[in-house]
Amino acid sequence: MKLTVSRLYKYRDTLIRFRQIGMVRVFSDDLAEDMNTSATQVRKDFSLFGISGNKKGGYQIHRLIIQLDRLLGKDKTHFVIIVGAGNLGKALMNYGGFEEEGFKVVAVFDNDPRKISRKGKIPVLPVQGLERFIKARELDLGIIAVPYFAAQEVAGRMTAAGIKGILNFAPVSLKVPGDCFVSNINVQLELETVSYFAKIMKENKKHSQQKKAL
Amino acid sequence: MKLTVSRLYKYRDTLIRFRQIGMVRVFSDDLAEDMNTSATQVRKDFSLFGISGNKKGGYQIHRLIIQLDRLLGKDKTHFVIIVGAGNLGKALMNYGGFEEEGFKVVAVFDNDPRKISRKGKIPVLPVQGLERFIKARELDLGIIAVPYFAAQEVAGRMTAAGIKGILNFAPVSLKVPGDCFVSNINVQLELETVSYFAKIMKENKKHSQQKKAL
DNA sequence: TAGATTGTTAATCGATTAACAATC
DNA sequence: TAGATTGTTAATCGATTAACAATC
Repeated sequence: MKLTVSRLYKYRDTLIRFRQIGMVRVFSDDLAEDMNTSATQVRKDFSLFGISGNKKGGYQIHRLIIQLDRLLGKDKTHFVIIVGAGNLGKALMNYGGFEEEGFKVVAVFDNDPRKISRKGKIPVLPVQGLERFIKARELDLGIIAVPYFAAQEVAGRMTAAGIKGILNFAPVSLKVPGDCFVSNINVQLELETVSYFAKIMKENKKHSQQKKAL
Repeated sequence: MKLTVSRLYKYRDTLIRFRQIGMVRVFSDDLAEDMNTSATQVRKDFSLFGISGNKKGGYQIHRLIIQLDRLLGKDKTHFVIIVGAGNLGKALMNYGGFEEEGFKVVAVFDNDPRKISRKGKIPVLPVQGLERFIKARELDLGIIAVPYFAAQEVAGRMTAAGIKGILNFAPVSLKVPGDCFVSNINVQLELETVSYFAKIMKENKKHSQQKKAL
């Protein structure tokens, strides 16, 4: 399910690019090609979410985007808080891409008094007020950008206050209640994984060269 | 396979934390609990990579770390280049975590002459010299931190010059030869996915409350 | 020894892919 | 109409989990 949903967001992305260059309709095959997947996968994903096209004429891009927008909640603004105003937290706070895509960072929290500031476009507040803030605004989404040893505590406080979705940048596996969804981004780990498979690729090459030499 | 490998890196992480607090041996169960997985999964992963413990006494942490280090290439320094010196590229360049974990960013490339600088600890070079640099140093690993419309071109040049593993931050699906491994990080997409499931979580709650009310 | 733990084989689960009927 | 494309059902694949024999 998670994979299907994230593909739906990607289809939407692709469709918006297609629309920008003047396209009006697409076939499942066009989407598949752009996204390195199969036409069957595309149709399967759509069918799972009740999206249908025309037996011959494919899908109307504009209409499809509207359907996906509603399905994926892209027709609303989503409010987010970030906990942690270190390098990463600040980078995320200043990243313009969120706003463009319908996310509004309403506040950042930190436990370092020197980082607190109510002046900027996005306030940086003391983490003590976290729960109160979340409850008062009925927020659902939180981003964790604190060191690994603080992440579980932050997650616990977030969920206790009603957060239902967490994007976690700390390299630990968070324990959260069943009514909260967590997604992890671990840059370090991704780079490690890439380096592992890069090594494999090199070794394979060597082997096939050895084979050739025989 | 990818999933297993990335779990191995996580086991290593956990083991290092365990060792720091003075632990000497672990059972598959301890690792599983810390990582939110099952003991069977842990043993299966190990067995897949020929790692074995003691029928009764579990695994020796120190020895296990050494084995994982060799298996995962953590016993060597890996050299990396970054293409794109925008916000993200700069953040990655200044991120200390890589060096700690055995990755050394040897250069950053950009096509904006104003960003070029050979003075800093890590030089920022004109992207024209990319292929030459990769070939001269026989580099395997590249990070793509350029806008989406430039990513495919960069990937093509990287792979043509011999790069075997790419960590891609651009929100597009890269087409690369079969002897190059790509891993994608798409912060925007992850946040979208989280927001989708957060909504589901809220709706489920509403439903169960409705049920209760009956 | 009895109990606990590993390592592996078999079963299950979920996701992707193949096949194909429906139809524009 | 014939050919192309969708939507769905069945088959396959890969990963996780359950079961359990081996053994410390």
